Amino acid sequence: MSKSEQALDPRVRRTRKLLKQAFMELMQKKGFNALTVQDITDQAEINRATFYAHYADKFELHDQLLLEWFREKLNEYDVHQESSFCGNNLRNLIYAVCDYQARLSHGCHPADLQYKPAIEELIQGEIYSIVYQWMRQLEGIQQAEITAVAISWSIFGAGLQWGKTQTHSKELVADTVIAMIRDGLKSQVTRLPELVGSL
Amino acid sequence: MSKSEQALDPRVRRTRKLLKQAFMELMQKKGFNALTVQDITDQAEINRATFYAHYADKFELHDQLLLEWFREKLNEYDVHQESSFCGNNLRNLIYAVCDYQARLSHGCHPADLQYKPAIEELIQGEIYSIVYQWMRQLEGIQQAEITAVAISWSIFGAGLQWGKTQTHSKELVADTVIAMIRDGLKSQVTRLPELVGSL
DNA sequence: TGAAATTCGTTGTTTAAGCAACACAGGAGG
DNA sequence: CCTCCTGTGTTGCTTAAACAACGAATTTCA
Repeated sequence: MSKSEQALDPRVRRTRKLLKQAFMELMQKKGFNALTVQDITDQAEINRATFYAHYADKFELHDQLLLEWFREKLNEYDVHQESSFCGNNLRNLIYAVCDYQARLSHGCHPADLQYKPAIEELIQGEIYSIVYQWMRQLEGIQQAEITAVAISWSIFGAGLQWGKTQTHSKELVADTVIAMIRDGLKSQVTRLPELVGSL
Repeated sequence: MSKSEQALDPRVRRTRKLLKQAFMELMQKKGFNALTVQDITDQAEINRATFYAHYADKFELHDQLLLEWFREKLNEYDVHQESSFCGNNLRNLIYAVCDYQARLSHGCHPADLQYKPAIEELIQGEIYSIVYQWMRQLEGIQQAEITAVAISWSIFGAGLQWGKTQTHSKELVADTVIAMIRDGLKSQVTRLPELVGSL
């Protein structure tokens, strides 16, 4: 549990927990479309007005929940912004993305796939944030922002693609993406030997 | 769910539900004695002051929970005060008492058997209330209160004894107690035939 | 289409839960 | 003996959730 969650008023934690739980149960049963705010608050036994004190609408709840799932996956693989840009961390980050995409592809109601693009933006942003923080700790990196964008999208895209079919192994995905990043970075880095050694 | 519970503020229902749940979990783990109010509220993630807004102490929570179990058993067997004094209802009442006692004897931490007497008073009172209401609908009953006390204690006692050992079947217990009630009532009833026929 | 019913998003007020602090009662151990 | 420590009930104040009500937007379906 993150620090911010821990410091929250217990009533707030309870309310959000119940709303998320109710949302997940109803997602399984009815899917996202055929689902009203009233349904969620009835199921959670929370007043409808209270819902709006926490979320603007059901879309926001949906997005927050999926972002939370992703962050949980990151924690499972010990992926943190404070870590360093090395092959092992990159690998774990890729695994987390893969696991997350697998859950999305399977656990969701078929009719709701149309909402995946909305959340993808958030997830890619999260990946970018991590990669960029990793890169900032390196010396001799040119155009760190743009490079981080490119790397984060490549990781996100690879995970997304893998989640759909899961034809090959996660390990192969990670190997390939890491190799590509290593080669791709050669043009951006001034002190090549030490960076490449870490990948 | 009873009418009174239904009408309660959802926050109250939530709080009590969480406290009861935490209490049950800690009962399994530590037993009643080695268990503080602080423990319960920590486990339930409820403020300690809020505990005292609902229960005087852990004893009251304990009693209410056990009474609730018994009432659930009564509902399972469709035993209600509004029903009539007949053999079938008596039988179900006896079954409910037996099931309840069995749960008490088994599900409880060994060190806590000392607290059983406290709750027994409540349970017997509950049985009395039902039996007395049943009897009030009958005509020609003398000394209904005293008779109801005797009957309720006999049912309670038989169930208590059975719960400890469970040597014979619930059916046998019910047959025996009902037969005893039928014979015992002969001295209290003016219109014997119709009453005995219902037993 | 048009009327009825839902759902939405918001508001003001009431009520319950959180929280910190208090005095007090036992128990353990120096 | 006294002190430290933990658990107990209780209090005043703050904050979040319940609730009823509203106009507006949507959906339903006759």
